[in-house]
Amino acid sequence: MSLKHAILVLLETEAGSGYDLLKRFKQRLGFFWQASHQQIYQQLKLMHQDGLINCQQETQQGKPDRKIYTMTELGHEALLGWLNEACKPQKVNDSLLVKLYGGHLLEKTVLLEEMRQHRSQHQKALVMMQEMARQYQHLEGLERSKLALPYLTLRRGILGEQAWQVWAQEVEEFLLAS
Amino acid sequence: MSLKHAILVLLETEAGSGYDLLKRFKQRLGFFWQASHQQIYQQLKLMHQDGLINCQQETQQGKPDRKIYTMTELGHEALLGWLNEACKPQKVNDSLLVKLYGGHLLEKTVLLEEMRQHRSQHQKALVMMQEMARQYQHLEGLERSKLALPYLTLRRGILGEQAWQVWAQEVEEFLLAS
DNA sequence: AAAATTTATGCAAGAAATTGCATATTGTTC
DNA sequence: GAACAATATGCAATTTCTTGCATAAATTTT
Repeated sequence: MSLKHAILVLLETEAGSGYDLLKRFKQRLGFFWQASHQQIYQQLKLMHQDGLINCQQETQQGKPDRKIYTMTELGHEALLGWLNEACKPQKVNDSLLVKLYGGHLLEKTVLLEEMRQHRSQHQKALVMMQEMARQYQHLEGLERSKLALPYLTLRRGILGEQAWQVWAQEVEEFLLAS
Repeated sequence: MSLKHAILVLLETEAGSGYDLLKRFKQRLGFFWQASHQQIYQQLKLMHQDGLINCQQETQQGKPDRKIYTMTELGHEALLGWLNEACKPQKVNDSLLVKLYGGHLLEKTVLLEEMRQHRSQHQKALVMMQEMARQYQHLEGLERSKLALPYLTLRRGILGEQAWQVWAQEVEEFLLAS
């Protein structure tokens, strides 16, 4: 699995607690990798057991303890190993399309309503990514070149979501016409 | 979960064995829903236990037995229930993007090679879907209108894969330039 | 005729993800 | 001042999925 490797990628640039990682997932990988807090905490525990990461417990006054995780040499090697392996084609399981496939059992208006809801979610994601891309465009020099690869992942999101919108338009037109 | 519901969608139009369903997944839902044979056989067993489907064992001469599953009234209701619920936004976990995000740890040539491999896979899928779409275009009347919704799912695949190709082009250009 | 592939099914162990619960503090809003 | 959201963790049970193994006949290819 590669929740493990996604965590290693995030820790590689900067150490952090489970909660930090959760936030970084949302901010940086959120458009193409989603992980819940339970998943992350569990995985961190396992990875610590396996020696892929170190854990320093930070006692804070009042607040609950924070566990700060850092990469170990072993973790770094595991990450490099994974990066050098070919990754499997992405597994897709999109229930909206299953629903549409079996949509003759539903009234068109129900489908249309569902499409519209999804569309507004996708639109929101698109706008966010476009905003992030705009911020990247303003960068220069080292800052910019450091973020070149993350920016390309953002491009994937933008192009993907634009295609989604074009498709949704087609679907909605069909549903309205028939 | 909705492997269950995907199976119900497929059984709703036509009864079949586990193996039949496996093939239908590949042919009809394969671009947006992937399921292994173990998953399907297990799920069918559970659904039979829950009364969502009937099972008639067909003894065949020589060949091993075939279990033909059909919908029950309960299964039909479960399907309608699911169709009427809003479905959650699709969960995406794309490890290629995680790899690209952390790609500064790799040589550009390794990334490029991986991109090319994925690209040819995606290209293959695109061509297949375009071929299927062409076949739909030749249909007329009832046949065509029956397949209108499945065709729209195909459109999703085509538009999505075209966007993927555009993106891959961008990424490869970047990797070659730097 | 032998080898490989396709048809056809399944078990069992383990890994991973989801759901539901639980705690406790800080800061913000009504 | 009370209620709510955000910060910050985690356990336990269940559900789902993956991996590896196993069988066995029919058909197609070499």
